[in-house]
Amino acid sequence: MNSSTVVKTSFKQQMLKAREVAIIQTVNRLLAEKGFEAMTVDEVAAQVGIAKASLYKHFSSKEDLAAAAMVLVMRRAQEFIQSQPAQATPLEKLRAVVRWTLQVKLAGDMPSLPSQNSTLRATLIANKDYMDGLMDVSDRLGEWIEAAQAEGALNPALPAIAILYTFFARACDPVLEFLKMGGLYQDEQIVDFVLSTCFEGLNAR
Amino acid sequence: MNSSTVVKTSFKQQMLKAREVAIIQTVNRLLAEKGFEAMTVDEVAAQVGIAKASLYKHFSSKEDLAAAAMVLVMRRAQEFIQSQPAQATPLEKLRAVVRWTLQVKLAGDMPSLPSQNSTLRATLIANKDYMDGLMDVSDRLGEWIEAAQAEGALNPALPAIAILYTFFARACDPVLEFLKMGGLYQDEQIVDFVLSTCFEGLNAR
DNA sequence: GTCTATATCCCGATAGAC
DNA sequence: GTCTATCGGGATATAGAC
Repeated sequence: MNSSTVVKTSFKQQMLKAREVAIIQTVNRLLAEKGFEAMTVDEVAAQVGIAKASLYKHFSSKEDLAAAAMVLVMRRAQEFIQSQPAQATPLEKLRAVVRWTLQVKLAGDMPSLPSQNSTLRATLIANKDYMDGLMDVSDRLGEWIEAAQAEGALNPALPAIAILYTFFARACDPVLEFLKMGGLYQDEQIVDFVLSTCFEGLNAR
Repeated sequence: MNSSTVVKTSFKQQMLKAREVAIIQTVNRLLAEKGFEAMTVDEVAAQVGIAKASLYKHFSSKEDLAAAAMVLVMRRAQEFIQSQPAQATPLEKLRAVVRWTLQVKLAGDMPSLPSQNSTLRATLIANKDYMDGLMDVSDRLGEWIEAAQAEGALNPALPAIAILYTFFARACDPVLEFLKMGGLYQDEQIVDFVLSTCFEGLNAR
């Protein structure tokens, strides 16, 4: 194999990789916009600009397609979590992560899972990359939650798992889109409102 | 028309009405369990115990079927709201309504709408009974919210509409099913946790 | 009004030429 | 690997007998 062949192959692979990235981005946006069930493979192919059959050369099923998008978003969450400054308090880090989640959702880049048991669930649970990411995120947030509770920053009367789930639920909070549809508030205001209701609650202080 | 005919007709109508109630209850449960898209008309017919074609004599489409269930749940919400004692404070009434919502959802009787713009949305918006109920619920809760803010019970820095949406969102809060799946807590505890995070927030006080 | 049987359509997935 | 054309399954909705 000469050098020319190597370069050619690498270039080809780069093109393929770029196309896959484009596919995943499209899937990500469509998942965020209409959910897994309502998204059609024809739609994905049309928006990417390739034939449907070509999609199936990259991903073997609609579930795999969605799983790839979920893996990407999970990896992004991991990266954001790891980028938190060490000197920040656990509560500050948790607030930053929730804020990031709300911003991604409001920007239309947070894929939404099917409400309940669907074929996608099984695919995701069987996906090592996704599950590893989910475990890692849960572990890191779980540590911060317990630390924040120990130092009296988060309510110690709540189980840590309930707090963790409450954070996860912000990734599919319909309040964001409701407020955005109303058109009365800027995105940053909306994020601040939801962040406030999440941590400070609705009661006056 | 003699009296016998009248009785017979009335009885027939009662039977039909009873069957429609059975249909709506089945639809309600299925909507809560798997959502509008995943629910099939064949499934509804099978669980009610009649042929699919018979369903279409009562309701002209799958959307109408779901809308009937939504109208019923909205009317139940109206009734619960109206049953609140006059001497209770606005905050107490709001807490009671949110608690009721969480309990209905946890019991598997809260139909869940499609995440976003679907054919069901248009049907619901065109449905006078549903929209009237929604407006009435919004108006009554809105008054209580503003009263609670005025007397310093709810955070006055939040727009009343954001608080209202936050209440509505509890009807599809995934935290409830997450915690229920874990099996560690009783239903009443789960409701208390979510109620606490909703009003008191996650921060320590 | 209720049934069985069927029309019609949509969507995920594949065949096969290039 | 990409395309056009198509299969096969499943879902909504309807026809027509009783």
